[in-house]
Amino acid sequence: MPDSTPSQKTPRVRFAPSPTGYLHVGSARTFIFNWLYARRYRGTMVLRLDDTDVERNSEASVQSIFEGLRWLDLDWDEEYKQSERLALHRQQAEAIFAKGLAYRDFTPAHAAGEEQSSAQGAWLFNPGMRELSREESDRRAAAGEPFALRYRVPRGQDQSLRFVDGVYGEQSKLADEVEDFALLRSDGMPTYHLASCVDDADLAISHIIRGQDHLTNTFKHLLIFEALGMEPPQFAHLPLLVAPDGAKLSKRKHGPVVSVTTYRDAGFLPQAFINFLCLLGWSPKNDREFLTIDEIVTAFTLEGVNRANAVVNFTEDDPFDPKALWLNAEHIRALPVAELTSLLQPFFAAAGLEATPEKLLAVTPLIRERIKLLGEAVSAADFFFVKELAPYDPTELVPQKGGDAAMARRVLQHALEVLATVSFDHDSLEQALRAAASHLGLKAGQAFQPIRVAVCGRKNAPPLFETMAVLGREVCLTRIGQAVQFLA
RNA sequence: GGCGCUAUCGUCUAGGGGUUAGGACGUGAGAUUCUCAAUCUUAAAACCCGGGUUCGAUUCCCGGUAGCGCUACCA
Repeated sequence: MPDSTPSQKTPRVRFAPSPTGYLHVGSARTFIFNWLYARRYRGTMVLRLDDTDVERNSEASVQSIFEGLRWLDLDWDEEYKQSERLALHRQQAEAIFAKGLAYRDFTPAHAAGEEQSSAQGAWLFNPGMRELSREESDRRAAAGEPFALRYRVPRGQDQSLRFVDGVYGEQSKLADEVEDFALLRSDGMPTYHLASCVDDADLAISHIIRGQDHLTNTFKHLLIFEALGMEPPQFAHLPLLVAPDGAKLSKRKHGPVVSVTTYRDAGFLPQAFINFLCLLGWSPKNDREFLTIDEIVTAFTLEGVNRANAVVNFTEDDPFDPKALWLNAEHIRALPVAELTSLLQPFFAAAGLEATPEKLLAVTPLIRERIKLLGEAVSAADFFFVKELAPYDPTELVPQKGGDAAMARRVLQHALEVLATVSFDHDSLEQALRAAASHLGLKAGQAFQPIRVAVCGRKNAPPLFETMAVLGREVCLTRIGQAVQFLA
């Protein structure tokens, strides 16, 4: 049984990104699943920066990871930096070596494994190094010859390594199929495998929830925990997020669509983004898709995690999965108007539009059902905030069915008269404009289009009366007057 | 190449020895409406292939195929 009953003790999980770029959607999802597990079972969430790769790590990357996590608005309880724990890693490597479970490999880096190939099993270790006597090994080390420290994986004993994965179930592999992997590089730095396991052991991590790309690495990790004399934690691997072509999502191949900041900047709500990511590879199994964070926390279990990779369905034209968009629209509609308004504010500011909070508060209800992304609010509502309407095609003032320019002009001129005196609230406007339409012998749809285009500068817009009420008499009269000119 | 993992509509998924194989997104049609959106109705759309086990397999087993992962002194 995969661990449905996560032990009596409170779980400790960790998210351990290596800071080599911006926060990737796949990493974000891994963080989220760990966080959900921790919150669901009232455990501890540990954030550990796995920054042992000095070459590729950067402080900028650390910052952008924090930035992404902050946006997601998910917290963690403890924080560590792997690079500050170097001494422990080396000390443990030394201990493993002292136990005879590892050996020094003096083969120069890169010299080995040049040709992939060949003789079965040859790849398992660099010939000669495993059998080096302790004396010769010590002598060469003392002489300053650089070496990597490799795990001495048991050979020819038919030993089978096994564990029960929280998602994938029973897993096993022959030790003979595992290569003598490195623990320490020739520069003395720990490898990922070593540092990660030593830290997981030292930080008492109880559940390692990570991407499926580590499933096979787990056998090595089992060996390391054993060498450390520690009970291994529970493992649970998550199916990977892949591109429509099936390839693992990568920054290099797929560009900004894999960065969480892309979602943020386009106007995703963090709760919608999390909702979407959760549904990729996990299901509450009750046909519900729109979920709040709290609902996800209560519904979350490892049993609900699927085993097949999930496609993020983006295209060249649209970087966002249609389902992500739909969920975002749903979450936008679920937001209280005041809250949505303040989230919208920065998008208008960025577009250089002067949207006062009061006015935006009035506009928000008119567009909230019409946008899938916060960023779309600007193009949906810009005409509320500009002094001069952007130029539009005057023929749009003429209703497509059964209308001509003369008729449109008649409508607008009559509207001008009516609007001069009517009170500018929804009900009065509706009453007056409907009366105007029938006065001219027109159907509402025909009569309203010229007015809508005149006032909004486009055919598709929020409902007319509400819109005009927000715009106010002065602006409406001016714009309708201009439209009459256009038709002249 | 070796080893490991996976395989249900276009996509995300539910299900599971006997079902009309369910839901959602997207798509088509229609309804409603002052346009758009929203909403409602409706349609098309799937169990990778081959063997076995079985009265009966999409479901269990084996093989194949395909995809993905690991196979670094990257993480």
